[in-house]
Amino acid sequence: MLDIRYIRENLEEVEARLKTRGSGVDLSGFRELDGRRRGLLQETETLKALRNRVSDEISRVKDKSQVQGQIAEMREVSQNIKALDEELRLLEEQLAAFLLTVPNVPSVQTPVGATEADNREVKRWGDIPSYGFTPKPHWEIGEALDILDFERGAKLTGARFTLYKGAGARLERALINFMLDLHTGRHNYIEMLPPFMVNRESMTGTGQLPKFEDDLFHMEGVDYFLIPTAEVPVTNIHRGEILRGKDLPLAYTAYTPCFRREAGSYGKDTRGLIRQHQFNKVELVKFVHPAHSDGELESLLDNAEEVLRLLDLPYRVVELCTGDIGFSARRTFDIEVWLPGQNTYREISSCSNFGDFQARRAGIRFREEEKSKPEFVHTLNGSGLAVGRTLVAILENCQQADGSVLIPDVLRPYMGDMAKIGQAG
RNA sequence: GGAGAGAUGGCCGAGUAGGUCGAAGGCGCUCGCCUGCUAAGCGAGUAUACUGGGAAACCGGUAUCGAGGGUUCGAAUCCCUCUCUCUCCGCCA
Repeated sequence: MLDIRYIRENLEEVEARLKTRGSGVDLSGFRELDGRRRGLLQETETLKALRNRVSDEISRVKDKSQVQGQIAEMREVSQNIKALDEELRLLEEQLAAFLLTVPNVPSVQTPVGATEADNREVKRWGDIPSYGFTPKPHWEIGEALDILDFERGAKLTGARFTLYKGAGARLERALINFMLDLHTGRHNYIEMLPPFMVNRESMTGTGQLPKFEDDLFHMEGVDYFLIPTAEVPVTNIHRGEILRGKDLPLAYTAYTPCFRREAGSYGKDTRGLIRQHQFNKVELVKFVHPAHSDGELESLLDNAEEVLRLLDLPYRVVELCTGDIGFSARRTFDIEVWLPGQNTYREISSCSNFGDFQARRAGIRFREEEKSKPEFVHTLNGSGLAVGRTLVAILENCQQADGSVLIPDVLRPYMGDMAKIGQAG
């Protein structure tokens, strides 16, 4: 959510910068709504001040028969207040509902562009391997090795669900542990294991609601949602809190499954593990001092990249343009891993700086000093990494001519020293 | 799922025949004093949001005692609904 006063004072600029997102946000109604709200507020508060004063006078008179006039008068004032308050409540509801649908203002550093074609590649790492054979896509590898069972996944649940089996299941678990150990042990994140369902407030705090309810799985009987990313529960850990400046930055990592409806992606990535309704992810989340959020984004990005470097998987980093960044983000870098089976780079992590956008929605503040007044923190998060897609990258990059898959060195301790996944016997 | 108890400021904890309660007291914290050091002691201060004025320091108004609604001139205190926590029973990994 944007600062209402900031919008009020910089209406043209805000509108112009939001326009670079490509989504038509119309702020024309804002000024009028905001003006009416403040006028009404003045009016009702003046009446309340009067009522408070007179009620106080009434309380000091023992013989109430002497103040029947005032009491009658105040009865009328109270009725007016009630009517004005109701009007005000409706206005504020409208204003809040509107503000919750306005996306974040992109950073001035975010490249301006309309689509992902305008994203800016900022680096490449690793050599793209060449093979003496035609590299297969992971779904073929996984089925041939009998470690991924797409048909039974579909039988158990439906499309976009997969059953992992044997070494496949173990590899997924190994990746989760490897990533968590790396981020907690070397990068100093604190591990969290949050609920996988959250309430409406949490979803609103990080920006999934109210606009993107169609992307979420909702429970029947209770107003809870399956989390689409650990960003939601982990960022909301400090919702409504005032943190101490000296505790910042706070860095958390969490493994969770993620659940997404993938509405509107029919026919996209229908084969394999790339786009699932349920997938595993290790997430990185930071709460930082506003002055440091750009630098913290760089280090968070580097922490995520480190996973791929240790696994020796080639990747590139892309900075998303204004037309491609998410609703809540002001700046985003995607990490894309090379997939030889599909001869392309695919997103495996998305690292964003949200500025104070989520902090304002979720009420996450800090005090610089014990006595200074609370300010909103900046929140950041990024995948570190998407586990299923990392498994995909390993299958495709580490495949051998004989159909087996070599396990990256760093994962072997997590795999009972297994060096490769071979043909099922 | 059944029965009961509770939710007050950073924390603990008063306050229930409605007004003098934004809220006693204690702890913590900040600043100052005192003290050979430490501890103790003394004094002052110590919520947030919105809003009006002001260049600012700051001053004024309103709201907030789990959330929402009601009664009343006036609600932390009375009534209703909801949420959460705790205890006991049942069920259960």
